[in-house]
Amino acid sequence: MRDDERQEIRGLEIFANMAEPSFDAMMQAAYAQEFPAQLQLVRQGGRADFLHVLVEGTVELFAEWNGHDTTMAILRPVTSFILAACMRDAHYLMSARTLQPSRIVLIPAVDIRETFRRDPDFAVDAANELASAYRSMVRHAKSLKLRNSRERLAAYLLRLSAENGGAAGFMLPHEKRLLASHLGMTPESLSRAFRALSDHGVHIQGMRVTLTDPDQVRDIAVPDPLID
Amino acid sequence: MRDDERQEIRGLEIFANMAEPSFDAMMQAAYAQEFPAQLQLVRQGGRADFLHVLVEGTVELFAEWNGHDTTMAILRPVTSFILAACMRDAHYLMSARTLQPSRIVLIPAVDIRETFRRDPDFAVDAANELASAYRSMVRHAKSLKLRNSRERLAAYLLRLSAENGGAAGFMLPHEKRLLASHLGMTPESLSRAFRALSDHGVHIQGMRVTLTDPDQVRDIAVPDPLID
DNA sequence: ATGTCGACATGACATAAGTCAAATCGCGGC
DNA sequence: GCCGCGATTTGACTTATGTCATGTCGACAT
Repeated sequence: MRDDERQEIRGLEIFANMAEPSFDAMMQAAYAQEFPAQLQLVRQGGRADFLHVLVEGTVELFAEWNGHDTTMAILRPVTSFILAACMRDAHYLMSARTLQPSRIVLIPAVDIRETFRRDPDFAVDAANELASAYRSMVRHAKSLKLRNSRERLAAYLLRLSAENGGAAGFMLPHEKRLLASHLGMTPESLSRAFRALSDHGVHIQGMRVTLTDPDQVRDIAVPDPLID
Repeated sequence: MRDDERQEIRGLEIFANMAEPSFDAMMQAAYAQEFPAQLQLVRQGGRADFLHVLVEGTVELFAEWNGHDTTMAILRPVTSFILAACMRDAHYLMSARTLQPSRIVLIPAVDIRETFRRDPDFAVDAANELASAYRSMVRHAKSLKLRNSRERLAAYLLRLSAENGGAAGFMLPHEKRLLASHLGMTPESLSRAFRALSDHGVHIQGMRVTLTDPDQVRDIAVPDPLID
């Protein structure tokens, strides 16, 4: 594994506080790999043999049932994923695929569990990571159950704006059909939701979004720190 | 705290493997309390000062936004709840209220975090609990995004049947409007979903359900171990 | 410049689900 | 047994969202 990569991973919240020897031992059998776009990394139902750490690129977590699928999360570097299945040594509940060419570090699940027992600092950070993943899934579920599709889109746009330092104009980071799936609607509904928002402070042209009247968007989204 | 209660809590998966001194220390400042039905225990947005352990009764986790609310989970003894917020020392994302008169043990969050650092066996079990909570929220979200309301109801009935040892006849464990909210629909829609299923192997009379043709119900629910 | 392809938008329509109001049911208290 | 109230069901209707077909746009290769 490249050294800059090692450093990057070391900087991840989940690995930042552990003792150096623990980190070394854990990374012993780890290895990095390059994957092309649109490659399935993990199939739901499979066994969790490796903790994945996304170092470069983009990964989608999605779920399949009865012939169709839905996007559960979109991950950007640097993030670990499928920690829960590794900790429980269980079957994956979600599948994962690359959206862009990606570089991913694979750490054997047994080493994760071993290190968890040995290094309390790592245990604390890993638990925080799990708690954090849990909380983001709670937010996702709350958004789905409490808001309609126009409200979800409006809230999403405000989040994007905030991530861009509060800028009124920004680019959508993903194709719209992916966004639609993430927000729990069809591409057609997303398109109509955008049009519905065009009377309420949102201008969209291709991937470029401008919040012409953020207050109006806020009135629709009713943003809430406990969801967004 | 009563001794039988102490034993019951000790038997919880999350506390079963820890060393006796750790358990004693952790329970030092813990106390049990009785609550009447329909009492709000936790308000979303509040600070997580205590891990809650439900010893007797029923508790609902729900989320509120913009004047309405939705049921996120229904808990039966013996279960801990709001562990994630305690671990992260964060604000609650969900509210909690009793559905029946309940007995709940409260353990200071600081003691949970302290014990987590000191006792690796507890750390492992707590992480497993967090992972488990995460996974059940993933299942909840998957169900909402992938199935329609009739399918969700059918899957729920099959789960209930399985919990009753596979019996074809059983009672609904909660009022229907609560069930409706949990399944992500209105009470009226639930009522209609039941009626829709009456042509497909489900008989319902009040709270009593009979699966007259479980195979037909399965055809609708398409049960999946990765959701149900 | 032109053609091609995939993503996106739109229109027409079907279906699912929510809303509101009015019965009806069913249980606990008298 | 009867009453009263909340829970549930039902009907009529609206609205949200999905589906399918078709049209348009824009990036890119030729």
